[in-house]
Amino acid sequence: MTGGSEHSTPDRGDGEAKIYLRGLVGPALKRAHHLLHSDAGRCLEPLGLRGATYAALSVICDRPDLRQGELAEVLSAERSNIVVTVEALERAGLVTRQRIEGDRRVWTLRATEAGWTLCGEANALMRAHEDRLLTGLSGRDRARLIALLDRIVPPGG
Amino acid sequence: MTGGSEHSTPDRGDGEAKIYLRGLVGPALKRAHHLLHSDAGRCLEPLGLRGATYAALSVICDRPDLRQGELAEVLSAERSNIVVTVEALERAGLVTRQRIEGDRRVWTLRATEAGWTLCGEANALMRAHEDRLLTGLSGRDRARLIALLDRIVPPGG
DNA sequence: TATTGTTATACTCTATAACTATA
DNA sequence: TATAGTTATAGAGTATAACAATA
Repeated sequence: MTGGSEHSTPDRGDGEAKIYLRGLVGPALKRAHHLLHSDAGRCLEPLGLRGATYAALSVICDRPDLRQGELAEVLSAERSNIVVTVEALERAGLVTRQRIEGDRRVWTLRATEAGWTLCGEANALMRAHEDRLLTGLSGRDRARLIALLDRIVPPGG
Repeated sequence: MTGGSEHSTPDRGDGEAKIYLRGLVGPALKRAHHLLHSDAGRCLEPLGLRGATYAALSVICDRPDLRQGELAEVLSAERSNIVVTVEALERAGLVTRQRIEGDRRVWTLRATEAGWTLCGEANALMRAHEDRLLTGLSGRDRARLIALLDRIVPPGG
């Protein structure tokens, strides 16, 4: 329990920051995402990657021969935005695109050896990055956090 | 539970989505934030508010007479970006700015009656919005989630 | 007619630097 | 010189619509 006291009326003049939009998940989520995202970008920069390219490369390594459309769906991104991400990865020699038989509209994606290698380095960097920012959270805490986040579903789902 | 098995080597060809960047908090955070943020924006639109203006208005209602710089700090935003947010709120007649005695550089912020009213409506909309998206999470789950998120601290802190 | 990928574009959010007016 | 606020601008990230090739 320890529960409720679900006041709707704000108690003015609290003075303490941090509890600015109490009860709402959104602001806490925004703040945490902002912290992790900006730092992740700085960490990936030396590898020539950004958040979007790293995420895409990681998915492509995990699921060889997936289509661009599938990649967009997994990343919750628009197909049109995936195009430029994949192009960047291809230009860097990290992934290749293949035609498949039976449907000449689709491209499938596969990581190159260089792609696998760089993805491994990036994974290590990302783990170190999160270890640094998430010192307050144990491994179990992080697993709980991810589990809670993954239970958030789209409006029409 | 369903616990650990903290493999570092990816098991290829899993086929299931959702588990794309395993173990990392960042991607789960980004996905959740993206879901909530975009929907929150749509919800606030009818009130003429956006995420940034709503957050600022809410803080100003909570802490009357705070300075713009303090507002920026609470919102983890740049002072330069706070300016346009406050201007929008002022133009809409939701907040006013006052000089203080002793330091003519600073402005303090206060919500108008209209500001208080609109903030109340926005709070209700935001609660409904989160109730809709967070059906998978009980009140205790949300409190746990917020507590976990708030334990994430900046790199140099 | 619907779908995959593509192009171009616009909009939001955030970051940076230079400026003013006060202190 | 330092600080509070301001201006202008650039850069990400994301969204939308129109299009070509194929189904």
